[in-house]
Amino acid sequence: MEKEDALNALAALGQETRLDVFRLLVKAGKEGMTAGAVSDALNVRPNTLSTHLGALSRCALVRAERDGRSIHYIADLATMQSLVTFLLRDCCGGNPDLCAPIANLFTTVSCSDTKGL
Amino acid sequence: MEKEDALNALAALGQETRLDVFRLLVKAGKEGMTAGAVSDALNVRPNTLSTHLGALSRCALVRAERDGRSIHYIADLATMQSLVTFLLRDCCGGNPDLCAPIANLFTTVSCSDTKGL
DNA sequence: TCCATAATTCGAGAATACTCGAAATAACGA
DNA sequence: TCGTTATTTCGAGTATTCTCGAATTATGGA
Repeated sequence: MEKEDALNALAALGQETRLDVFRLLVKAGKEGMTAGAVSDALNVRPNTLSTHLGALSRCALVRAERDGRSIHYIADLATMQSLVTFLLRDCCGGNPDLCAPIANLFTTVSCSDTKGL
Repeated sequence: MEKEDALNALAALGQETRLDVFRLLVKAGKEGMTAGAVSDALNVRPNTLSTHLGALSRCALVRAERDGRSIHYIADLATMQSLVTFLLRDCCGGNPDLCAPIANLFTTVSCSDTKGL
């Protein structure tokens, strides 16, 4: 992940409604939730939520899948993991090899093997 | 870490200058850098930088240590790690035990054992 | 004490972001 | 085709954030 992508992702998550949306979708798992369901759950107006979902989509923290009239939004933990790796890059005295593999465990060992995200 | 703390930290890092500052301090290691050195390195005016350093300090991503006339700023990776843990909480279908211990490895195993952060 | 250096605080202007109501688009079923 | 539901786009108003010059505080040395 490049700096600009990380910056966009961090800015996206640094806003209360969007952080709530992302965490809700993380909990919802691979099925995700429709925009309407998120709107109801968080009590955010549909048009406002749509703006936020657009922001999360643009930086790939979330992806959209249309299903009939509804659109399911699903958290993309691979992006989350890239972000984490980026943030901890050079955290061990400029030797990223020490931290990066551990960051990979988030998805490769734990999450994807248990619930498939 | 609580949601509000995570939100503040994410908002702090979601701004280019502050992200640059934080990453620079991560690379600088436990010695940190003086405000002036950061100002020179990133080409940001001292008063503007001071505002950003204040923002990073307020959410504990950075801590300050005065040394004579200078003030050293040091990245606090423990906060970073708490943030990561918070973001990935419930990423394994509501079973945080699967992910949280792995998040802990960032500091307990890798970083603190090698350079003491 | 007086001066120089290091950093912060203050106040204001410009730019950006958030939210909303209204209108538009997309998909389904009768 | 028409109506209904789900979601997005548009435009504007309000609020927040960023940056800056100027002034202020803090420290150390002559």
